[in-house]
This record gives sequence, structure tokens and C-alpha cells, in this order.
Amino acid sequence: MNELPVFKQIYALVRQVPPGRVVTYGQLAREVGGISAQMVGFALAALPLHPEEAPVPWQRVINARGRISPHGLGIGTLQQRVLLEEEGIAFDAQGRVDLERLRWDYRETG
DNA sequence: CGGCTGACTCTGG
DNA sequence: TCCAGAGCCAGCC
Repeated sequence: MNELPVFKQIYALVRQVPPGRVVTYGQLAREVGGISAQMVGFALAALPLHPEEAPVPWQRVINARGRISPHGLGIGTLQQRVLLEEEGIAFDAQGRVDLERLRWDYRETG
């Protein structure tokens, strides 16, 4: 799985996250290995620039504090929350999700 | 090959 | 909890 470009490896991992579950940037970074959490963020930021890529559930990637990271203009940020809520993910008053409960562990099924 | 651009995380105060 | 600083590196001109 390491012959693919780093960004593609990241996309492949994000696609494995089932609906209603989330993962963090740092988690993905450690899963790929040898890259920083920020690389994951950059990879997702580049997603719209790769329309040929298979659909990636980018909304399931949040930061280490269990919150949605602010994207450039803030529009995508709200959309992300809506998409997650449609999957059944709940946000508390501080806009955080229960990471302990909803974090997807790649060892669960692969 | 050089410069620019970013969806992060951790630590300390 | 919020803020600043440091470390981080792949793509695309």
C-alpha cells in the first residue's frame, strides 16, 4: 500500500471510515506513517482539485480535539457538520463530537 | 530546481 | 479555554 502517492494513501484510508464514525488528522498520519498530521489536512484541502478521485468521505476527518477544523472561508466547515449530523453524529454545545465513542479504529475491521 | 500554499498537533503560559 | 510559537512536508506552478 506504500507505492501510492502519499495523498492517495490518505484518501484510501479515509474511504475506509464507515458512516457515523470519525478519525483525526493525526490518527491518519500515524496510519500512513512518516508524515505529519498537517499533511493529512493538506491532502484533504487538495481533494476538490482532484475530481477524478473516487468520492472521499472527507467530512469524517476532524481534529484531535474532536472538533471540525476551520477551512479557509468557513463554508465547508458548516457543510461538514451538516454531513456528519446526517450520518447520525451528534455535536455538543461546544461543537465537539464524542471522540472516545465515535473514533474509528482501523484495527476494528480493516 | 526554487518558491508558494496549506482541512494539524503539541507545549507552555 | 484561548493564544502564540515551533515542527511538519507533499503538490503544483
